[in-house]
Amino acid sequence: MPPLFALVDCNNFYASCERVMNPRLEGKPIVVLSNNDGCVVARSNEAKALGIKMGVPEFQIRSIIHERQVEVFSSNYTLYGDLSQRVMETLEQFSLNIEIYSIDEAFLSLEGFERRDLTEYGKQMRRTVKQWTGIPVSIGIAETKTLAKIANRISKKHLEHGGVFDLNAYPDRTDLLDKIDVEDVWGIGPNHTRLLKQHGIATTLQLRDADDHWIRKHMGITGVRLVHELRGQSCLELEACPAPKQSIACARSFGRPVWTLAETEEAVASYTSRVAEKLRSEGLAATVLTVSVMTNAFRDDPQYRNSATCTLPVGTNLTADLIRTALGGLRTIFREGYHYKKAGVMVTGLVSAAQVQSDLFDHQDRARSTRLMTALDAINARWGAGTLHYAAGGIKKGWKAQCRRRSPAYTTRWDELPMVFS
DNA sequence: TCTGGGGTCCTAGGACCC
DNA sequence: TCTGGGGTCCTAGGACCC
Repeated sequence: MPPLFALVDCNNFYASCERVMNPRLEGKPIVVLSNNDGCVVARSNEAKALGIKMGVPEFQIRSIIHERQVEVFSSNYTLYGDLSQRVMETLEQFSLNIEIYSIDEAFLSLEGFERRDLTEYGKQMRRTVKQWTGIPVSIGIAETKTLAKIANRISKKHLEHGGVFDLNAYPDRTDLLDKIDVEDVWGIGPNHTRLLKQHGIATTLQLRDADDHWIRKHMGITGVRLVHELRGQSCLELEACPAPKQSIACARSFGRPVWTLAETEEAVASYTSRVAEKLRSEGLAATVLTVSVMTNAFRDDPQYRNSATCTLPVGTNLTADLIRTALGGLRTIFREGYHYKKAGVMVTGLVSAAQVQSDLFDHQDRARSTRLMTALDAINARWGAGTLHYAAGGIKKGWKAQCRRRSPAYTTRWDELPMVFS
């Protein structure tokens, strides 16, 4: 049986999450900001209508925010993650084969459902998700993932379809694809858009009918797959079980410029702790660690960026091991005299924590250290992230990003539960 | 003054080996 | 002037996604 996909995408996800928890926001323009309250990462329809673009820095739209009384939020990933999980669990009612593609999107296999009225089935999904979670979603249905993305886009753009668009109902898509700009295709970014337009390929229809050899030469194997998908030939399978992670990272901008080694060390130690926590929660250990620092590219100051990659003698997820390694790496790249804006820590060469090879020269009592980490993680899970942390991460944390407009962790912390007064 | 973060996959080119 | 060839592995960087 040929494949059949539904792409379910939450509308303006972060903005919708804020609204679910705070109905006063119904009908109002909402924007959600990135870390450090830097850029716009989500907008309600009302905010889009005011011309606020995705990714713009907050300081550039301050006057609109003020004049149009836009509701502004720092991002609250604890809340979004929790609501995302509820949406995904709801979708699992509708297909046994589901790929959670991102925090706000999932592909469902509809193979075996061909004889149903798929549009009606989609509408039922939408109603259920809305009723159980409060989150509005849009659904696109087609025989390849790339076409399902396009169908989803149509469902969002043309409200008369009621939030569900089934491309199967249109065996001849010529007119539909002709109206979609090539840059709106999944997998076509700014660089390929420029390249394609230079060669007279401006619409999705033109891309679909482009020459395979030319595509192979200029866009690689990924480009060929993409074009075949547009033709209705499925090349990207549903990936129901997520592949094991290959890297884990934590990189943050500072709340203000940092120029001392001591403060940079605090930040790096703190980011490393976060990476170590993620490693443990995934049951992984790392064999390679990369630490990086950079200055602010938007400023006229002298620029510097560098990174150091360190190999760990034994795969580890112990915070102390990783901090020691990261700080060692940092000292080899840190240069005095620059205003640093950002630092990052990434681990790769990930192995299962259960089968870490022990080193002949490794005299640490790993079992004991692992028990310490388990206790630390449990305390932080119970009392909130950061309750217990390594002194290397610093106490004052003057470099830390500011998130002044964070909404409460309504659904994951008892002390931040929403209150209802009657 | 203020400009995000966390990932994946692919490719080209160098190192190395026989 | 001419200076092997083919394979593998690794890494850095590009492009893209949400």
